[in-house]
Amino acid sequence: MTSNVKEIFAGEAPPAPAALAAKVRTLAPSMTRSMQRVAEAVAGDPAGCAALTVTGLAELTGTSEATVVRTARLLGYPGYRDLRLALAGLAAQQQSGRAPAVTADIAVDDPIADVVAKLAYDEQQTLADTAAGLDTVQLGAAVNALAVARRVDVYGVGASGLVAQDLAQKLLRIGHVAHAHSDPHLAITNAVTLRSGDVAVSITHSGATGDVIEPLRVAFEHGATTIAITGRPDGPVSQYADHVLTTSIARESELRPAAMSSRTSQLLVVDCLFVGVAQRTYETAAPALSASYEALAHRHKAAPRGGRS
Amino acid sequence: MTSNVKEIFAGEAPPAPAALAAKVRTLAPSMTRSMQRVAEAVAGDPAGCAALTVTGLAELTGTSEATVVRTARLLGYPGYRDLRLALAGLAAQQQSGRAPAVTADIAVDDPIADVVAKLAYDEQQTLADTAAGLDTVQLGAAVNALAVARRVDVYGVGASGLVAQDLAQKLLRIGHVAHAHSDPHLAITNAVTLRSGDVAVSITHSGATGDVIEPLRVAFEHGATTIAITGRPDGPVSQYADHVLTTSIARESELRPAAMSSRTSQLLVVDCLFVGVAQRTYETAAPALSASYEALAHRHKAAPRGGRS
DNA sequence: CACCCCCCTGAAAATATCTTTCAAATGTGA
DNA sequence: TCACATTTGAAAGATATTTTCAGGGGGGTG
Repeated sequence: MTSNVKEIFAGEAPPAPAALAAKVRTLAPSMTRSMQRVAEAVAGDPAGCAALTVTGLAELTGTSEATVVRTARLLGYPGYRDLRLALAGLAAQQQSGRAPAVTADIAVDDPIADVVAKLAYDEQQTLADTAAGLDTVQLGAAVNALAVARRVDVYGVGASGLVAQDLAQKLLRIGHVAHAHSDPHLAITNAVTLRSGDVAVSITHSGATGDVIEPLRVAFEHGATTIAITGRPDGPVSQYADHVLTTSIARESELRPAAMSSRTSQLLVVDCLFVGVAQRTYETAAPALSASYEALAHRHKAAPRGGRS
Repeated sequence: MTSNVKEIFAGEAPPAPAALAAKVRTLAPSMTRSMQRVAEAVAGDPAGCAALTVTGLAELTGTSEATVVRTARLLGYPGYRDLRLALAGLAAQQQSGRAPAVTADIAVDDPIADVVAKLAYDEQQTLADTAAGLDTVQLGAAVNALAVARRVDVYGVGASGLVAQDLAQKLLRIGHVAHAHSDPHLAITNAVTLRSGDVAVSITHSGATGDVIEPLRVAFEHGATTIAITGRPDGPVSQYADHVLTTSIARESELRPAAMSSRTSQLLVVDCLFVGVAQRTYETAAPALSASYEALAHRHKAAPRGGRS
């Protein structure tokens, strides 16, 4: 079969409820130009588009009916009709629900208070989008694999490297054997020793970071269960992933690089994995959690005497 | 022309938004038997009916397509298509109306979907709290110090260590000299060489982590500007901090250690610092940002739209 | 630089869905 | 029981949606 994006997503995504804007951003990079135009129109004015027929939307975006239908499919709906229904629902929610939210970009001359507000808002949005777009089936499968893993390797470079460390740290804390690698060579060297029953996790925003794909491929080929945490589920990294967890892609700007929002999203996924694993291994995890807490307590000195110079 | 119900209402009612059930009750008496059946079905299960085609709904109610269309008209819509859209909107509203009630603690037997919702909600809450509680004056002062710093040292251990690395990474990226230390001894060794014009940042949730207080004290005593990012502004760490940035303290539980929410909070503060500094040093930061972006681009292989094995 | 291949794209055919028409069925009052 | 009005659904007609298919670029290769 000629594998293109369509097949990858076929059947896996249930119709998105309110996370449509997020889905558009996630999938936009893998869309063709004209499909992007359609997706943009849909995300920009759900209510308006819900009032249009296929032909109307095609004309509005300067494309054809076929393209509109293709876009609807890509977004996870069986056809345009269903996308339209979802759009109507979204519009109704926006109408009655919260304010549309002022999401201006951060400007160079924004006062510091605005920066705080905008960043906080954006990160909240990112969290909501991620939660909405996360495939709980994949997540559950990933948790199951991690819970029984003999050993876990986590790969991530750059900003994702910190997230990788975070995951490894958390798993270690509940008594699992986990290690984060940011050196690609060492990562591959280690991956070679993985086998069935082990788990490898790659974290990459772009889904195309060779440095974390290679180790995952090696792990995959050696029979380990592989997990990808990526913003581009259609990226190369998914080829070697048994389970793909999708992070949301926030609109980025010069003062807000992609690394910043992707990190928020990735961390939420990592937290979910951690809690899931902790639940499934509660018998051993609970004591381990308290034990590490106790051990650290003595490093926090008692409150000392007063003031500054 | 034979006057029947259709003409009476034609054009007078704008498409009902959410008052559909009411409209059904109002109009029911003037409906014929089969139309009542349709109206009943529609009012009883908007979501379910929205998923049906005219034919489907006709079969469900044991009537014909014509009757369904007539009912839609009576309710004030131009046709069944539009009734269906309104139904979808109504369903979505009802759906979102139900508060997910995610305020509860995470339990051991929570299904994975609940875990995702609760974690996302908690982190959003943490962000809101942090943004609300952040002292913008202190933040501004900290930003000013960082922006002109000759050199920046960041201290953090454990979970806060990752946040420290994140800050250092970001500052490096816009051309500042920054380094994160998680080894207390090396941190102190380095702190000794700091002087006026340099900045030291300590990150600690408890505000009482000796390992990061000591280096900060040394930096403080050597004349460097010191910043503390802590959840306990009254803790020992503040003694040696010129500027104290307060992170929020979320309710913690066994399955959700403090490290998890404090991290979210700390990262928001770090992001604010970063954006603030980037704003103030835009002339040099902007090129540096694009430069590091360009340099990384070639490490991302060309987008492959290929499928899985 | 020319070539080729692959994939995007929209026109038009095919299908599904919705709307209208119309005649049979049903009920109603004399 | 009959005449009449009303309701109802089958099927024809009109739209809307989906699929098919062939022409047109863009990018890589020799």
